[in-house]
Amino acid sequence: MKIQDNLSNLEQKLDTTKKIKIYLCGVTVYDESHIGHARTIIIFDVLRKYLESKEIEIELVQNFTDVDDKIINRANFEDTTAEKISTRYIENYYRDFDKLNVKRATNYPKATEHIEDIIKFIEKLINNQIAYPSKNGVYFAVSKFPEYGKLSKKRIDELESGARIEIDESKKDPLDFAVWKFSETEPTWESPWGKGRPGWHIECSAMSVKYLGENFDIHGGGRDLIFPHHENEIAQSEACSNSPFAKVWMHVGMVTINGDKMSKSAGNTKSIKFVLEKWGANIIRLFCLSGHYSKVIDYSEEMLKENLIKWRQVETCYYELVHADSNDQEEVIQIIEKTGKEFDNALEDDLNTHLALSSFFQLTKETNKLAAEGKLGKENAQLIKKEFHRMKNILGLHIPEIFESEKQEIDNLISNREIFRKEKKFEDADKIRDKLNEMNVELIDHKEKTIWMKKEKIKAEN
RNA sequence: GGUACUCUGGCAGAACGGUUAUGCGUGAGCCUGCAAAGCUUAUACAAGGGGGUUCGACUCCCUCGGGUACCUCCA
Repeated sequence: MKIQDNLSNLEQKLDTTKKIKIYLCGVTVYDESHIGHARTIIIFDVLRKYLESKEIEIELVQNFTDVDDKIINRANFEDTTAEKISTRYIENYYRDFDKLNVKRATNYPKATEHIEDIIKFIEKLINNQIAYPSKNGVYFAVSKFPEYGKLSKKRIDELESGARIEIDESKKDPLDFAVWKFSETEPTWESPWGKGRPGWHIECSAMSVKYLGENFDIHGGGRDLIFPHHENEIAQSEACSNSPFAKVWMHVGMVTINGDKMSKSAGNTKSIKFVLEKWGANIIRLFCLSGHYSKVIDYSEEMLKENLIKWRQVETCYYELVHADSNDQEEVIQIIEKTGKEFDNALEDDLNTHLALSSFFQLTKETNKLAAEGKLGKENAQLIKKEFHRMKNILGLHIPEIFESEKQEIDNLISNREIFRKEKKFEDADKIRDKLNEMNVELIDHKEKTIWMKKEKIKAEN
């Protein structure tokens, strides 16, 4: 599998002969997660599910930043503690992402639970004479790390000439950034240099090395983290270990909304909670996978609606497969192999999810076509189903289970309707259809039989 | 201002130095008691502008222009 590495700007082959270790920068837990967070995490979820489907072992570590000025501000605003804020939003994170059908990471380390590791990390940096204590905290000396700027392709001299960098007299150089901030107000921890809390970037350096070692396979996050967050992580980690940090840097593009940036200040964020209620997990996932991960995607009602239509086709396909019972008349192996291979090739090539989706839709279309012609037999359906499920699971799509009791009721109603139809009592027949619709069950009348599908309930259709 | 990414048909969005992407939409039709869903078929002869390399460029190079992100917290 090839992944475009943003550090070298080259495609790098993943070594899939051994376990793949991934560190993903997660969220700062001070508010609801939004659709932008969802995209990044869903992309890595698909990467992971694909590799795991090939029986490659994955270790995915994703942090929660639970100490940060924004959390503290929020706590002050609500007159509560930072811990309560972060606990609340971590719970909400799990609530949202479980619903989005994201497989839980191997580990979700929190900054506040790794203060010891962070302090040890800073001690090393000081020993290596690349960090220094000062009046307001401990700072990383950017000038001592000559490769600073290699990820974001920035030049130190250009950054220094930039007027927007805050002047802090206690820094030796305006570019230096805090690895430890002195503070008397909670949350604080004791350190050899004074009471305070860790700087933003240091937790990821300390926790990634703890769980994944000094160099691991993939480091990921949103595009907006390239600078300064990931640039600073590289500086800290490599200055500490004197060896290369992550092998591949993978960044997920932003989600805009009707062409504009999604941001708290503009008040145009769409929380996952909101979008889940309106559209459901499958449509969000299809939407997030609809473009290449490195590019911007634009959130709009039209795009979500388009993905809803696609999702209905997938559901139809699934139920056609479930209900298939005619005789096998067609050779289906070829189409299964073709779409399956194209699907894999697309993902192998820098996780081209849009192209993979094309293959998946092609399989569903071929299946629906056979069904429409009454040529979908039981055995073929079994063969297709296997591939259908494989793709569906890698994409993380989910079709709700039908309970046996429910199934019986539906079948009974349908046979009653059939009787009415045969007797040309169409009003009675339509009443049954309406009743089934209320149960979110949609009927599909084929030439010889009626099949049904249970639709996912979403607000957008009301 | 700097850096990175990007600019493909009404919309979304790939691949590829020369061949139909695909999907949505739209038109027509099939199926149906009617719908819905599904299917069939038609439709877009597209590549931001201008140069260049080439037998040939959407694909490579240059340049101009638009967009997005980052340069301050951000997935």
